[in-house]
Amino acid sequence: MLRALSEAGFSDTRARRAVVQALSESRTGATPADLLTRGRSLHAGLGQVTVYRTLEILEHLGLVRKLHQEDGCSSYATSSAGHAHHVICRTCRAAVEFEGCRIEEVLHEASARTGYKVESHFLELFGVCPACRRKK
Amino acid sequence: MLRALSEAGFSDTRARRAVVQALSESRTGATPADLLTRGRSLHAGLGQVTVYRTLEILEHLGLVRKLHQEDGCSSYATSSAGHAHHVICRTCRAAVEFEGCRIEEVLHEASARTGYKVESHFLELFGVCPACRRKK
DNA sequence: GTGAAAAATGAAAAAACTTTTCAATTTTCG
DNA sequence: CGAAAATTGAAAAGTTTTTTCATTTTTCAC
Ligand SMILES: [Mn+2]
Ligand SMILES: [Mn+2]
Ligand SMILES: [Zn+2]
Ligand SMILES: [Zn+2]
Repeated sequence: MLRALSEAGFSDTRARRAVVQALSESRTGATPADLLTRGRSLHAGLGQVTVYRTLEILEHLGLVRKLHQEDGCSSYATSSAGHAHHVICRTCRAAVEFEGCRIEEVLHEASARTGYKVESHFLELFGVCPACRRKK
Repeated sequence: MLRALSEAGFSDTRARRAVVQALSESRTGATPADLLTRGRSLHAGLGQVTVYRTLEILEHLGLVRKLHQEDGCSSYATSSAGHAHHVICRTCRAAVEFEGCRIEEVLHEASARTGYKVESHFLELFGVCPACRRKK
């Protein structure tokens, strides 16, 4: 993630490293407020604004994706792959990516039914992760 | 929508009728602020709080669904069907519902790849609506 | 390495959005 | 028609995000 940032021409700064690392360590996705807290343990002077700015950059680079959950749409999870989606555990919130989305038929059907030319989609799955299932 | 509201035991009030009608008239989904403006043309005294409260009720009843778009997650569109998703035009923002989502294979594959037990999903498609395509 | 230019930072203020409170009004129903 | 219950909306409070701008940090050419 740091590498991609500098390859995209952004400076390598302490603040950004803190945000990036805080993000990487989160299994569940993290809000800007979460990232400020976690990030400050790595760089005490970190400011909330920089968290927002770093997220914006990472999102544009496709390194991070916003999660849209029942209780809010302000958390972000890392996104290594190109086209992929997240599956989110309803119990522990663990968010993992999965690739290989074979959703073409659904898109075609939607297109046929509505007349829209479908160009992109947003898909998020919710369920229970393996660890949480074991605990039951 | 009004019928469903009263069947669910809610009073039939001028404020709610204004919000409901404003919502029904919106092709693109509407934010609470939009609904206040539009709603006030039907009931001048309408308050913003009532818009929020009405949306909350309608959402719980499944009559309205939140849209999650690039520029924000605060607009709502009516939702007649049970399980359905919206397709949103990137040009004019028209949001239409489509039913008949055959997405089971994708869910199974995601489940196999991640080990999650998938219980629900959120899907939104983006593209160009028929009217906008004609204009090109 | 040095130093100037460019980029980035963060505190504070402003803006935007949402929720809570509560007295007053409206609706329901016997 | 009342009385009780539900609803309303202004205002205040709370929350989140964006803007500003003086200062600091990073980069890069020498
Ligand atoms: Mn959202
Ligand atoms: Mn579906
Ligand atoms: Zn879990
Ligand atoms: Zn359109």
